[in-house]
Amino acid sequence: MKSIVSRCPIEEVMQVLSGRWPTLLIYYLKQGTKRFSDLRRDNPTISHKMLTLELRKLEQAGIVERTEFDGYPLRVEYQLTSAGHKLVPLIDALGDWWETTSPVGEQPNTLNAADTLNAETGVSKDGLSG
Amino acid sequence: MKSIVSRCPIEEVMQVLSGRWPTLLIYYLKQGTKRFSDLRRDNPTISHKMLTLELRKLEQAGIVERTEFDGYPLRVEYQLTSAGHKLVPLIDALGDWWETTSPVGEQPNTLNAADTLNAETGVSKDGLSG
DNA sequence: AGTAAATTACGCACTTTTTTGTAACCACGA
DNA sequence: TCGTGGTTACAAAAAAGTGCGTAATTTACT
Repeated sequence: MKSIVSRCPIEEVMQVLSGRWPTLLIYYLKQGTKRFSDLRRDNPTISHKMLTLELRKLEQAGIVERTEFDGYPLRVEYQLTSAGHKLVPLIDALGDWWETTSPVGEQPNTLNAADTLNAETGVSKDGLSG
Repeated sequence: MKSIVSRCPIEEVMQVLSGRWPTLLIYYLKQGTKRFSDLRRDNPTISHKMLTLELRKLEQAGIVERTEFDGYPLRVEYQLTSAGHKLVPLIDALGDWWETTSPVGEQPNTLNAADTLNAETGVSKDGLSG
């Protein structure tokens, strides 16, 4: 497992939160305690392996707590730590920024990706602005 | 170029901010206008390909503005948009959370190492120790 | 004076590295 | 045999690194 080496706190958080899953998992975990299989149901496209990997990472970052119960079949529960809970509003703020402030996030409907494709065909936007 | 398709604002921002470079570039750009070569100097380990790619992504996300000047050698300047500037405190908040709230971020490595040995709960620092 | 080289910000093709997916296996009791 | 949560080995895919080419002008050298 890769260790965090960077001295810059922003670089370090991003090392944990980067990628598709961390924020999604946090999102689902803020609803309460979840089991491994719950999280897979919440997000059907994550692979078995990825889920364990991401949960481990979140655990090591002190965002998620893992509780293992004796008995069979094996039962494991995941929940946000208090630090993890404090992280939630910060992530929400990013989502909010995207929706309300970012010019990309506000796009009303499906024409988001399509026109950027046209725009990159060679016509620079520099000439238009002014 | 991959388009953003997800409906979830958090997923979408993370698609833009994920990885090593986006937040770093934003960090340097908040200091003011930078040229391509400035950003390479600021961060010597990024390859020219990555830098262009990441700048494009930031541009498409409306975080960074690219200005091309005529003349030779070619001159291009990058700066944060107003939306980009509004993003800065949110990213800083994450870094702050890491330092002050996350149990991993506040590793007191400047103190005597003997103390931290006892304080170690379950979080492994493997790789960090010389 | 003539030619070569450097300059800046890339694009493109190719290679290497990293990440992720897939599938099989483990433990055990119902 | 199924189900749970997890590990491992191997394969596929994605991301990133490398090096070359490009533009028009200046500088460097002969």
